[in-house]
Amino acid sequence: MRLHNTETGAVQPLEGRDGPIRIYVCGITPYDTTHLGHAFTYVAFDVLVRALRAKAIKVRYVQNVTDVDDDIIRRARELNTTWDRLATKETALFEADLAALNVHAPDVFPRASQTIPRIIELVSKLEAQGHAYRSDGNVYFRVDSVTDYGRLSRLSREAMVKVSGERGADPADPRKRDPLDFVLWQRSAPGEPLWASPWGEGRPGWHIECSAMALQHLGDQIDIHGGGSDLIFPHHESEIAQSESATGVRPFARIWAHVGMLRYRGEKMSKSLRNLVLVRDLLQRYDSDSIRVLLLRHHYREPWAYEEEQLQDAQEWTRALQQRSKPVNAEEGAPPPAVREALEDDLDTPRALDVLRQLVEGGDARWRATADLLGLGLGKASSSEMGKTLGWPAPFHDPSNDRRVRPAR
RNA sequence: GGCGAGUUAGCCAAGUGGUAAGGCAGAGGUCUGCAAAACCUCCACCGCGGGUUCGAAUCCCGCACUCGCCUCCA
Repeated sequence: MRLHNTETGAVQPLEGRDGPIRIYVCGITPYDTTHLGHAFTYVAFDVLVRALRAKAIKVRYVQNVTDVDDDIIRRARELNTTWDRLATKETALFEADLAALNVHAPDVFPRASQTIPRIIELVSKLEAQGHAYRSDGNVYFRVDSVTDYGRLSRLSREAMVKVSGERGADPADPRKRDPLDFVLWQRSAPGEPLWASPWGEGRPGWHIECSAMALQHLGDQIDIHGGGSDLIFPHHESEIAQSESATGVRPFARIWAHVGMLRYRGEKMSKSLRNLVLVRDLLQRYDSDSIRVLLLRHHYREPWAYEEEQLQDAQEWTRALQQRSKPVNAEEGAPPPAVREALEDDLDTPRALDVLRQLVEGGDARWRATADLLGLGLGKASSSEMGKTLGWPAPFHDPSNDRRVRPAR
């Protein structure tokens, strides 16, 4: 398997070390899910994992939920509910949507609110190492304590400051020593969730939760770190700084895999812009195969603009394939080399779809194994394959985690 | 400022060195009392300029233009 690595700009081989492939994909902030852009990202990594497992490569796939976050708190207030209720509900919807799209569950599906002890441990370590400092009840990461902050996004310090300014951030926050320093732990405002910590009652900042969960579940180095390309800066840049500072192991991720952004009506599809095409709504009118085909027709790194015509087109294509596909008795045969080569070439799903079409049209029984590799049912009755998707683990009932949230109102 | 994707017919789009898939739209035809549907046929100087090669949409160099992302965000 060869994948494009954002950090080096090159397509690199994934294999070359022992043990399971460790994959961490940045998950959702559960307050307004699941739009087609989310689906694009998680379907892409679903196919990646399927392709690796089809080669008998062991994979450990972790996908997190960032459920402690400014937006969730704000939205919960708007909806007159609590942040954790909202997060639990939206996460369940997300799981149901992905299961409907035949996306296999990750092996571990942790959420930030249940990783607080780990987060505190990590922040303490960074503070002890001199990578972090306290200021007015908050703890900040000291960006100039690392030499190469900006190496993932390839931005100079000047550029990062400039971009931040243009984006309306406050580089002049007097509590920060450097405009680029970012919050690791913050004092909770009244009504916000809070946990006891060495710095007083507070909550984690954005970025640190992902480092904590990745290190906890995958160790000091991971093989593939994925997510939307909008996360490159500052989120993943900051994860690198935190993780490598804490562990001394670099690179934190051997390959950074970023998925292109989906646009709709001239703008990036985004919760804040409210220009969402929800998977839930599409599933009312289209079958999941058609939606998957639409997504797989686009290479994961390609930014593209959604139009409903494309989905209609994908549906016609999918129906034609379903009609022409001859039933296959068992799960016979492995996918042909052409499919595996396409997927191993930086996950070229458009090419793999074309091979699938040729197999079906040629009456080649290997079409079934190929469709499975791409997560397409193609008329298969609700059988074992579809049953596998029901395995999304409920992430929120682990009593071993010491959650010390106080009634927040 | 950086990074990324892209530029192929009216539109979408495949193509990974051997004289351009497919879909939509359009034109003509078969069929039909008429129409629809279905089926058949037709419709491309591959952004520009160099280079490599027997041969380039495809490889190399340069240029132009479009779009996207960059401390809410998959």
